[in-house]
Amino acid sequence: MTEHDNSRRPGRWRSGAESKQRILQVARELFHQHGYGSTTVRAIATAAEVDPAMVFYFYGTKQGLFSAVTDMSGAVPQAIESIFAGDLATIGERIVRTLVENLDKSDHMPLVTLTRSAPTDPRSEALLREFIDRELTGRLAALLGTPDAELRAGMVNVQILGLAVARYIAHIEPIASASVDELVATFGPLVQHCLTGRTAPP
Amino acid sequence: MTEHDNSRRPGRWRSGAESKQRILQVARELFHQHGYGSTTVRAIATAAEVDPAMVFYFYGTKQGLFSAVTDMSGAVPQAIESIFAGDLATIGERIVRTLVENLDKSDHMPLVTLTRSAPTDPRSEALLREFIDRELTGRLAALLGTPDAELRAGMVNVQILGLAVARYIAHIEPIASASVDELVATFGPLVQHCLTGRTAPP
DNA sequence: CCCATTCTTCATCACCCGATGAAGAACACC
DNA sequence: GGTGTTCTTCATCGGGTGATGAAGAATGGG
Repeated sequence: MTEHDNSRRPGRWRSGAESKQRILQVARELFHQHGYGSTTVRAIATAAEVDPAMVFYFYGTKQGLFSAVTDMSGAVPQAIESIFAGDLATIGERIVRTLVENLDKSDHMPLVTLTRSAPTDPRSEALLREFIDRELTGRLAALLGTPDAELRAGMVNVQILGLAVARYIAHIEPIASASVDELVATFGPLVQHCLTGRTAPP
Repeated sequence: MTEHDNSRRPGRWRSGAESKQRILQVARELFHQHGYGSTTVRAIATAAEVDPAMVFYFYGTKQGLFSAVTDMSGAVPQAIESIFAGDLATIGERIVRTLVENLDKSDHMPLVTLTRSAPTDPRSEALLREFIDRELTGRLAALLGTPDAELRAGMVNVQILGLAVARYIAHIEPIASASVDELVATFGPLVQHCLTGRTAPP
């Protein structure tokens, strides 16, 4: 038997799309865990059992890979859509439940990845801000229609960001270990109050 | 006139304590703006008009300098003390006012620096969590004394983190541009409600 | 069967990082 | 006025970074 190591020799050995997909998957996890700046292309390549050069072959630059990871054209809008579909009187619970459920199940949600990268990466900060403005503040304000709608939407954003940071980044107890239902029961009414409750006069 | 450049020659030319202080000041601003990982010792040295080696001469390591920057033995406990000094019925407003006023005035508060570094630096994450647990959750829970005190304190932490991230890191409108009084009027009652309002039964 | 395309590896580039060590200049003290 | 301590500069080390280019191997179409 001629002992030639097929696995460590140049040339085709996988479908290409498979490698590209594997890189994307690993990149999602690592960017999610450590943020943009603290994740190296080499670490992604190693974890994906791939040569670092392949990352650039498929995605051009590190930023290109990050853009692919944080692309929100997938299932994200669908989840958001379901929030605005139901009754306004129970939208608070729906916001909290949708947020926490989506962020809990898949450990590579673009929103958390962006939130983790935003503090040190201006590009991520801009992306995060634009996403929140467009998909949350804008739609919530339009839904309410009242003059103080923008402020109310801002209050909800504070709840969402605080919840995400406390649970997924800083791991503050008892928020980090609470169940989805507990969080919904606790923060659902609070968010609801921000949107439809009475607030202080100007 | 013998043209010898005094400013670029080795040897004493400042008091030492002055240089050490200047480095600390610049480090505060840069760590605050970019977080631990994205701030380089060289950048600090350049901004402080000092040789990079001096940073290590005075502070040993980059981490040592960061520890000096995020040291909370200064005026921070005093501000926190004033929160717990007053009436329980108005503690919500006091929390928000103290938080925002302190974070607004000096652009190098350790709390924001830690919050910005936490997502990518495990050490900062631990420090932030310990600070919140010790100075906020613990004291708030002790103040309330009720069985659900921990959860209520956790809700306040979410408000604080959300407010800090929305206003100082992600710059979400209209939170980022709101005045101190507006924020107090908006979030004071909300925080108050988290602590002393009625919540959902278990 | 040949050849162009696609995937893969390797070597390497230029740059930046944190950190160290030596040596020189100004100061404080005696 | 010598002497030792303190502050400062410079050169450099080892290592990691993103990115590039060339060349080799499998594949598929003619």
